[in-house]
Amino acid sequence: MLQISYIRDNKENVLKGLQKRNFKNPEIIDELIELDDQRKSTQTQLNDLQAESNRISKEIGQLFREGKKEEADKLKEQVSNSKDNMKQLEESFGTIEARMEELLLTVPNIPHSSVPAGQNEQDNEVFRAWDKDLPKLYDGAQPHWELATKYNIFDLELGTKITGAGFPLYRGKGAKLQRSLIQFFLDINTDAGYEEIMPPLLVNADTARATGQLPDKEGQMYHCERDELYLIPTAEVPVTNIYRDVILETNELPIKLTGYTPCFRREAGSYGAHVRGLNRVHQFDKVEIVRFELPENSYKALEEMVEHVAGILNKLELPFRILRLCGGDMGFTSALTFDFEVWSAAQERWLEVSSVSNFETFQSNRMKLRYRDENKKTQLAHTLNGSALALARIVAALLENNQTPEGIKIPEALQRYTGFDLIS
RNA sequence: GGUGAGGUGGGUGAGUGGCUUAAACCACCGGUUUGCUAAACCGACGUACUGUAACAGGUACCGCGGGUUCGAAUCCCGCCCUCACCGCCA
Repeated sequence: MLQISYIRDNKENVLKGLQKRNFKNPEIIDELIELDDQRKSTQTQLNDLQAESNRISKEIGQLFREGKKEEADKLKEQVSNSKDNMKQLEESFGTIEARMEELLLTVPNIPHSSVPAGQNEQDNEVFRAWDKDLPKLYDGAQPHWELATKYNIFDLELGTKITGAGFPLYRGKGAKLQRSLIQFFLDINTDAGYEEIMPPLLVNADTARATGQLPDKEGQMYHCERDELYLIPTAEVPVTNIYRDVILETNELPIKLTGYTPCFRREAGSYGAHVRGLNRVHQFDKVEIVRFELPENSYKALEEMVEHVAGILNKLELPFRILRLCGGDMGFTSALTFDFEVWSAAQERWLEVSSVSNFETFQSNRMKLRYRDENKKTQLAHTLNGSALALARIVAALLENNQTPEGIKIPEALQRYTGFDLIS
């Protein structure tokens, strides 16, 4: 959520940024500023009345102590009269604030200056292309969902039986491969200075709101109505919320966290060839990295995170490219996002496996995550996160790209985790 | 799930309707003193909004939300959470 003060001070910039995102209702910026004017004048009036009534109330107390009951009663009447007025002002103040909140929630983050204009994924900029050869498969190579059956490593139909479509069941070497990848990712992340977190997988509404899942993406989350809890769509939600309503000292920053969690996403309405196998599922495993930074350092941190993720993919020997998302394709809360896509050789398409973003103060404003600057004033910190990495599609690409007539080869870096070098 | 006790600033903790501007102590910060450290003393010490050129000033906030009252940390109602014991349980 943007701060109203930021919108006021940078109106032109905000409008330009929204245009880059193809934001459909730029007029609400003017409406917000107008509402803010009303809010201020209402508050000033209200505060004056409250101050007056506080003053008189104190006088009444004084008079009672002195036993001057009659004079006190007179003053009582005086205060009673202004009560209606105050009540009315309070009500309109509340209405104005609620309306502002409602509008502010619909305004997306302002894109960074490097974000290209564009409508959709077609317009994303290839930030780093894959400049080596793409793997060539032998005749008879298969997409991962067929390999799954051939080697009995995961079973979508069993998942469907137990739960429903999109809940894969991994078994044997497939299950071990999952566990190995998780451990491999966590080890790399902690070696790079990220503290490992194992958070709750269900969160309350306050938490979901702070990172922007509510109300923007309400339909995306599974919801336990009886207990009013949500299943997390990503570790970003519980991990980032560790610092909700916290004021940090400057020297506590940066904070680097990593966490493995299963992720649950309803992905309503997506069926078809594009989403076969592990390409899009309702439950998948992901290791996330999250950072809290001083504003002046956050873009350097973003670069570091991009290099970090690229390093992991290199270790797995997977062909990948990096995209800089255009204004139209970027997430609601992000100021700059790099997507990582790995090459899926049997499907002959790129699969998104990581998304690394700087949210600047968009999340921290909603979360009230602040730090004290050198003048002891509180400032919003910057938040960033990225997948390092999301498993299901990595697995899909690994299985497809590494298949040979003898079986599926495990990348060398992973072998000490799996304990085997071939799935056959 | 049942019963009971609680929730006050960074921490401990006082406060049963107005002399509270939330006491006191501790911690942190600034200063005085000092060769240095410590101690002692003095001062400042929350968040948000508002306001100002900047100060000043104003309002709200004592778990959260309502209510009573001229006036609520204090009284009333609802909810949340913590702790203890009981029940259930990996």
